[in-house]
Amino acid sequence: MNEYDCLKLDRQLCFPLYAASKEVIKKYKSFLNELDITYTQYIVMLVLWEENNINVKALGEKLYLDSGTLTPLLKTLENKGYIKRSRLKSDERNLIISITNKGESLKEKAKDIPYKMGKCINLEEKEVVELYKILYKILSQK
Amino acid sequence: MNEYDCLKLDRQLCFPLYAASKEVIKKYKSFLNELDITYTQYIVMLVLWEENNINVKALGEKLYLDSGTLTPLLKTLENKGYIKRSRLKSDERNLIISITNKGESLKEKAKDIPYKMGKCINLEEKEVVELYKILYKILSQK
DNA sequence: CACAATTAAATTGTATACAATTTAATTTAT
DNA sequence: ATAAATTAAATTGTATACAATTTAATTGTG
Repeated sequence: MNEYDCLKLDRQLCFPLYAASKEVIKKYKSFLNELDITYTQYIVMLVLWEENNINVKALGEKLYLDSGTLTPLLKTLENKGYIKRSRLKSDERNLIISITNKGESLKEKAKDIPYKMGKCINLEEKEVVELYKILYKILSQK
Repeated sequence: MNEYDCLKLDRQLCFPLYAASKEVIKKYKSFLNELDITYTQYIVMLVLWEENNINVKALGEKLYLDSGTLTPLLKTLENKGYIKRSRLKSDERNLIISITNKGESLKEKAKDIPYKMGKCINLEEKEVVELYKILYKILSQK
């Protein structure tokens, strides 16, 4: 035991959080490849399926992403035909993101993904609940 | 309740995992700025402080990173003077990473970071233990 | 009204991530 | 012994992330 033991990798909480997040996202890839979208594009679509016609700022707040990430990503999703980007008439600073028919129909293809992913991550129901609770506790401390 | 409810953002486990990981890393930034390293460079140094003279493959296995990420990052750390990159004489395919004196002395500056970070993330001791356990359970399912 | 302050996106620059491929060194199998 | 297979890094190409700055639109204030 010395004063540097706290620097051991397996003593850090940040590291398994970082690594597990990446590993879980990697597992999504095989399912998302079929929809021709990336993980970040997928979570953008998750928001839009729930709340259409949202501006970039609100989207970024929900997803913890800024315009530097979202601007190019939303252009990509528009090029793929899943969304439409248009300025809000009453305040042109706002870019409004809306789903196209193609984007709406993607929902049908996506709806099995959560179930498939659930089978990939082998956790007890109790662990899922606990993990969820702790992660949102961290997120609430912004 | 409909068949698409499973696609709601707040029903996903992946999302808080992804978001919390990024938020935690963001909190590290203020501490790591003082050492002039990024989060990924920091976890590389964590490994090297524990195990000097490690090759890129072993480093990547510990950190869940591949050579595509590590190669440029290790060049950066070498340019900063914290590590040295050299080929293993007995098998030149291996690039061996070793710490310089400057890299070793960085450990002194880093040793308070885990404590400082702990104060940033407000979790009960029980929650920390539980989170840690669940995350490593996910990681063990590679 | 006019101009400063604010706001929302976009842009710029730097640093990951990772799949897929390539290169170079070493090992295996014939 | 030598060609084929394997292995470790490096490279290439694409896609995030995010801090910091810029641009353009709108709002607040004297």
